Amino acid sequence: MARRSDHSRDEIRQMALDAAEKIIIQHGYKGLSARKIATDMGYTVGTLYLIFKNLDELILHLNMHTLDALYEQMGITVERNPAPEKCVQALCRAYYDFACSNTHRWSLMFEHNLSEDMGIPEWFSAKVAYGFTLLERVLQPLVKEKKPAEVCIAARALWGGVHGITMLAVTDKLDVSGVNSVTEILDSLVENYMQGFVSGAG
Amino acid sequence: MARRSDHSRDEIRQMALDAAEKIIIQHGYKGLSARKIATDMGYTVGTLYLIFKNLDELILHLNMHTLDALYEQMGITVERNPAPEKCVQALCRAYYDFACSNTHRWSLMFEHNLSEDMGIPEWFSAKVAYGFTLLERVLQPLVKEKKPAEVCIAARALWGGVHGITMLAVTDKLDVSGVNSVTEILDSLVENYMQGFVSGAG
DNA sequence: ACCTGAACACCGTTCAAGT
DNA sequence: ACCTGAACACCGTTCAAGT
Repeated sequence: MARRSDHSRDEIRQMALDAAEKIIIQHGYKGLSARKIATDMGYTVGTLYLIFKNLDELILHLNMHTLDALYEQMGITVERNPAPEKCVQALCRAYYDFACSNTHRWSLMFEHNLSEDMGIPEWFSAKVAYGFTLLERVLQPLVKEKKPAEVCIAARALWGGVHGITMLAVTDKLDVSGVNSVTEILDSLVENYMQGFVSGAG
Repeated sequence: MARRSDHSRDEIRQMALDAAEKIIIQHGYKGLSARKIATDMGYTVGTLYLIFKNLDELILHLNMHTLDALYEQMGITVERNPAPEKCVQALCRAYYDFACSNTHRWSLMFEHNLSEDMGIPEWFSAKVAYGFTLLERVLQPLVKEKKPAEVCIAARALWGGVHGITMLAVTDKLDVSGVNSVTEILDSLVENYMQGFVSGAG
């Protein structure tokens, strides 16, 4: 049993996040509980509430960490694909791949609908917005004549689309009973959208 | 307090589903519990487990009812839009509108990730598949030269896309901080995808 | 000051016991 | 046969009390 002053506040905080992440990866959202996190850390439940306002706040931080991991993958994908046309498709596939390889962590970002009273904090929204920015930077060179506002819409349309297909695929609701693989569907969305977008009237 | 034989098994079943739906509409997934459903019906918790295997099964039936309501709206949309081009867009908007007007019921279909041991039952998958069929029937006349397999992929790409944008919008993760309305983003997806799809090589 | 552990108000699910 | 209600094993969250 951990004694007082064994760990600093920051250490406890990190231990909690690490324990929670471990549980999520292994057992998913439903397997997570404050008591399990505490046990895993070697502390009591009460201690968690000295560090975090509630479980929602802890999960929010977990999700931010997941977003960082996702963005890192996306960053690598951008570097590896200097040609913008290929890069858009690669980014979309990277998103799907990330969701498949990190299902529980990725799912947590969407399963966790924070309680109505506590809206999404600004710093989290900012992190989400950064993802769109990443895509916008790849899209803009492809349609130099278009205004940033149009690219902004395109990034959201495309990203939302990829997200939806990924979500349905991961939760087994895409009805891919035939020969179609999810990748085929993803590529169809990206290719056809991009064709329409690039050739479309400004 | 309800006494034995006051209601038939089917009546109790319907009372449970009605009570649950009422709670969901008012308070969402987090506000739902077996005890609340039972209280609302005027029965004891135990009674619920004479009718349903568990809460997951009850929710599955609720979701089927929601799907029916959604398909009814989609059916009306198809009837009102005989021109296929317009119809695709109208259907996608109808999906978004349904999600906005029935947020809690619609959310339940995706918040509720049934426990791993109990996979999605066949009769539910069949209902989901029907939604894709509806869209396929509208898409096919637009690309008469294309094979059904391609239309099948297109339906999933488009529908998944619309679903993703809707989901992100409803849960406030689309970052529509600028002037862009969600409808603009939806239309961008549909228009550009369809342009690419219709003009694309078979 | 730091942490505990018991308490409160909830859960889903089961099942012996009542009518 | 139908339904109850108490029990079991869990929750998130709080806070007086200990060291």
